[in-house]
Amino acid sequence: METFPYRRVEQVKAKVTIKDVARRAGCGIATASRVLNNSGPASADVRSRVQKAAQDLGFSFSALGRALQSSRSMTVGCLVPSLANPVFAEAVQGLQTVLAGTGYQLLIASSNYDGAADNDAIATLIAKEVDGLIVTMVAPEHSAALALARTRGIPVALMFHDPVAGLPSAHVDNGAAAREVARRFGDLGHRRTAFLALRFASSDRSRNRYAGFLAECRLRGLPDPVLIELTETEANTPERLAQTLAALPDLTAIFASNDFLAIAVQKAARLLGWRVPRDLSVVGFDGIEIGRLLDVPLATIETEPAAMGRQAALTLLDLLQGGAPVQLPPLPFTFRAGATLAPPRADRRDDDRVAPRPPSVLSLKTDLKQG
Amino acid sequence: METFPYRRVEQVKAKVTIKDVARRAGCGIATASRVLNNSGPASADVRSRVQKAAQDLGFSFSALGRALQSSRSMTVGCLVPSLANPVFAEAVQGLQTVLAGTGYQLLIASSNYDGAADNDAIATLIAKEVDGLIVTMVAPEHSAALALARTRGIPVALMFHDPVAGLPSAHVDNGAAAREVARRFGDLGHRRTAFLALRFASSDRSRNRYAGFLAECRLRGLPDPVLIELTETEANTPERLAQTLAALPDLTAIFASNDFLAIAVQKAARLLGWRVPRDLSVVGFDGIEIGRLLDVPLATIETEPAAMGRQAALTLLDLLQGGAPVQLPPLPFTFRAGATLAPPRADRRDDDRVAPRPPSVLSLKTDLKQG
DNA sequence: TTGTAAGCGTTATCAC
DNA sequence: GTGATAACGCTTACAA
Repeated sequence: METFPYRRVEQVKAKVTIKDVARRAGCGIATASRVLNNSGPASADVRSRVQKAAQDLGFSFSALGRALQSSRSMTVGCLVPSLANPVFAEAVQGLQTVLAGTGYQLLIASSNYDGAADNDAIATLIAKEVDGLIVTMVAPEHSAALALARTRGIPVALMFHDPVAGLPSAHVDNGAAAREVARRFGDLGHRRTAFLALRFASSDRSRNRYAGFLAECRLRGLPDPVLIELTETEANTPERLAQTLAALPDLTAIFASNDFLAIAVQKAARLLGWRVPRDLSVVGFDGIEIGRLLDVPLATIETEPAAMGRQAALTLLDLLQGGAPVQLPPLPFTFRAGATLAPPRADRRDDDRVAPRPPSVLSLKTDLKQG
Repeated sequence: METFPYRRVEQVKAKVTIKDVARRAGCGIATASRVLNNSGPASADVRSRVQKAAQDLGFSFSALGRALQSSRSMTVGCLVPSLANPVFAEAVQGLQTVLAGTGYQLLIASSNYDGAADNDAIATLIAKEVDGLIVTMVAPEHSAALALARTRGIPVALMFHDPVAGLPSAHVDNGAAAREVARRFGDLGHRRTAFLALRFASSDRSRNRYAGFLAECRLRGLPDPVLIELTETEANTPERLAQTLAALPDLTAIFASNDFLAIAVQKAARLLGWRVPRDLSVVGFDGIEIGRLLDVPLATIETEPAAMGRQAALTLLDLLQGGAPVQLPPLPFTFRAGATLAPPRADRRDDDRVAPRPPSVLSLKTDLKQG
């Protein structure tokens, strides 16, 4: 534990304001402002004196002073559930790429998927006087803070959500994507399927995916998919996940609400001695890059989170310039074929008499949660 | 492209300031401030009137006004190369978890690994009057903007960098970790090794890893590892990467500067018909979670980016409270054993007479870049 | 062409 | 207990 020698870096001057520049240039504050902003007349003489003074003093404007006077903070608030989820992180990076160069800075908050922290965070962002808000939260349609934002006239764009409450959203059509998966399953002859989600209660995305999946299954006269809602620990512990799967031996295909879950399912299946896709087909959601590189490339719905971010930023920018709220069409998704999806084994096609399954390699506990 | 019906949300009042509260409560501004902040005396009577007025008006403080007057913005600036890299994203999430509840907000910028954008971003953050800075950049020791921050007395903490220029940094000992990998390789009998990096020029982390790796190889009398610096496209195109690998057929082990590269290497090896680890051992860096779940779990140096973020935040918080800069010991890393590391094939142990390799399944172009 | 002054929303000082 | 008022750094009438 090393302590640095205390050395006071030569404090040129903690704060150098436009007043200092004016004084040094021997002119009024207004003149200095005009010169530095190129916002008004100034004699060549004073102009150069001001420039020099600013240079010498190492002056730079305080965005704070400016913001206060213009009541534009040139700051955009952004709330996402967590940056530890690469989908959101990439979206935020997408925001950055658009916002960079516009002069807007990103003030970031994350809620950790908590529907209360959620609201507080937005309130804080509003207090920071952000000019606009880009939001992914638990329940945008019920957020008091979001309502406050609208009251205050602060433009809001959503990300990932299907549009709600008249708020434009950069999103993919989760329901349509999920129906696509159901169709693929159905076409291959799968009947017993499941939908695997992590935070069903706090993610409308997950719910919309399930809804679409369910709807398409019903449309095709297939049995309702089993809804498996995992806890955090289940998702992170392949052994626990294996137990959960083992309790559902008649499944032939699983639709996971994101790619990480899909990969975890494969690990769990491996533990059970099941082979993917022979014994179990798996399809993910999101289309993370790594899925392609796997030994058994993951079948998944491919989306582009960065594009989501970019679209959200553009939407907000337009709002910020006084544009009327416009809902762009959902961003495209594509079904990425992979090696984790195949027809069910012949002996399992016939759904109602389920063939006995070979005993698993794991000796499983019996206190299994029924999915 | 749907346009929402134009409906002006009932603007209660775009801005309600403490002045409004005071007026409504029939008292002076100072009194209102004292009540709302609990920062001074006030009769029970006026106290309740103010509370009520604030309530009715939906008042909340403007952080801007406060910041201006107190010259503390309660904002921390953060610069990372890119949030699309989950390592940085997780670190930022780590910052958040610590900062949340302290009242500080995160102002985020990313440089896209650009050593100029880098500097501008920091300058912008300084202009925004951040109270402190948490930074991962190309060359902290040469950053003019970072020097400016010190001049201005703005506390700075680094992340990921080995400490430089007297700036405390939350980091792992990259050199030591790399030496550990060299040791593992050496102990297993590998002689011909390579180090694979993506942005060598702009990442001191990569350079430090290579330096450690090289040093330990020399210490053991092993040949210098080949330094392979990939372009972005090479890294993202398994076929291109395969070409690069094919040009180095006598390698038995590769140390990749991050786990994504390590996984990409495996994909490329597969394309060449090489088997991992039989024909080629691979070790990664970072320890991303997914590495565990792979069919062939990845051997890697496991680090905890979130912990890095947390430590950086704590360090900065201490600085913000007037503490002297303290360099904490580097965060721990562990070598995660995986199935991608094994001894070289017997026929390749003897280094100097390289056994001919079976022809690759790819017909490779010959314009290969020599690593 | 230039400078003075008001005002943006706060808080702190200081009389009352 | 209370309320003017100055100050924070800036821009912009407005007056000179």
